[in-house]
Amino acid sequence: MEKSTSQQILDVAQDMVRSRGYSAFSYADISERIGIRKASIHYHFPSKDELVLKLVQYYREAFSRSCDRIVQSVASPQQQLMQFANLYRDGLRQGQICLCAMLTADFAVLPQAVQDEVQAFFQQTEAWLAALLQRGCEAKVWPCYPSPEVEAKGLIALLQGAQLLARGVEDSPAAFEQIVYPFLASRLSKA
Amino acid sequence: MEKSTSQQILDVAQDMVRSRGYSAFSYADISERIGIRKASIHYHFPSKDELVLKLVQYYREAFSRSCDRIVQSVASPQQQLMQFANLYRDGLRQGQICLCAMLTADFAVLPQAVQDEVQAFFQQTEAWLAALLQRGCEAKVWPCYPSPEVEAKGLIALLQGAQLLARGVEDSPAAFEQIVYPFLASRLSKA
DNA sequence: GTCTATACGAGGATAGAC
DNA sequence: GTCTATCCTCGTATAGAC
Repeated sequence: MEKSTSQQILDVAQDMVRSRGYSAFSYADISERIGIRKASIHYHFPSKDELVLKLVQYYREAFSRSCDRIVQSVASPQQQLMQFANLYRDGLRQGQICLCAMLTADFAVLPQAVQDEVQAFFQQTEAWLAALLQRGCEAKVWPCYPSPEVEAKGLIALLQGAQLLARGVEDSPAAFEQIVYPFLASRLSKA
Repeated sequence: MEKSTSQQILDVAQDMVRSRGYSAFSYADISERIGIRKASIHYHFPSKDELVLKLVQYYREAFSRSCDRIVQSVASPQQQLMQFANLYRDGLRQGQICLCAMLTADFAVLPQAVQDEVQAFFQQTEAWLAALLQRGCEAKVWPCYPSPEVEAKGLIALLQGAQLLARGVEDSPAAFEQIVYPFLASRLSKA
């Protein structure tokens, strides 16, 4: 079964926003990559703002499913935390930053609805990660810090900052690991 | 004494890139803000790329001077580290991200010369921070980690990620502190 | 659903007068 | 140094034929 045109548009658009940012991609870029005219894209997504809004909603759901898959596995909390970090690392293989991380840079020029959706993404991801940290604390696999929520925010900041920093280098995934793993280790080595 | 036009242009441009990013600011924006015609800006900076290149060079020097000021103070290593972190916090008062942090998001669309300058900024900043971490280790005010260089990269990633994350919130500087300070504390509390 | 054609403004840049 | 005038391209978006 073929992918629908609107799905192709979303895929290409996501790829472009995650590598270049919101302001630096256009309908013309998408049109070239999927072999369709600019005007046809407007049939599926009347305006760029609506396209990007759908993009973030779609991304949030997909990311959420990835997190669910991690939780539902039989892996230890340590392994789950590692898997979570590797979600970020793996995007780097194609120079892809977390969509919402990229959009925090473009935040000032985003329409309100997109800003809200980006904020919702972070709230959701922080809550998920805080819950994981809490489980690890209860299972005594790592120390209990005063606030899993704050801890989660910090880890997400680290992961996103590391993604952005690592892009300048030849082997980005390796650079990412070099930055992130020591930080994780210091929180996980008390197993 | 009045500020020169080219200095005004640089100031406004820096402000705009730090809040909106590379792709989302234009000569027209600058022209409006300083009350001059678009064409006149081209007299001082023939192309946008040259303007941004100067911008990053200028920023790197200014940031370097800020770091020197911290080093040359009589403050303890802990205080110096805090002052360094607060350089990032203070920009947030006007919604300003570190120029080079912002440009890592736009990295894929930057001209090579600007990419190189951004990389040089990080190399320089990492070296400076690694040296500070090393001094603190030698002075026994915090534990000696295997690699001050890697440690420095991680802290910079955290600071930049925290800057970007904090922007979505009402009180950004407070949100930044909430994320960053606990991480610093865990590395400084061994005083 | 996709096309052609087109409108309209924005963005970067240059020429030449003052 | 700054202006007006202008050029050209790109980006978003719409109308209407197929």
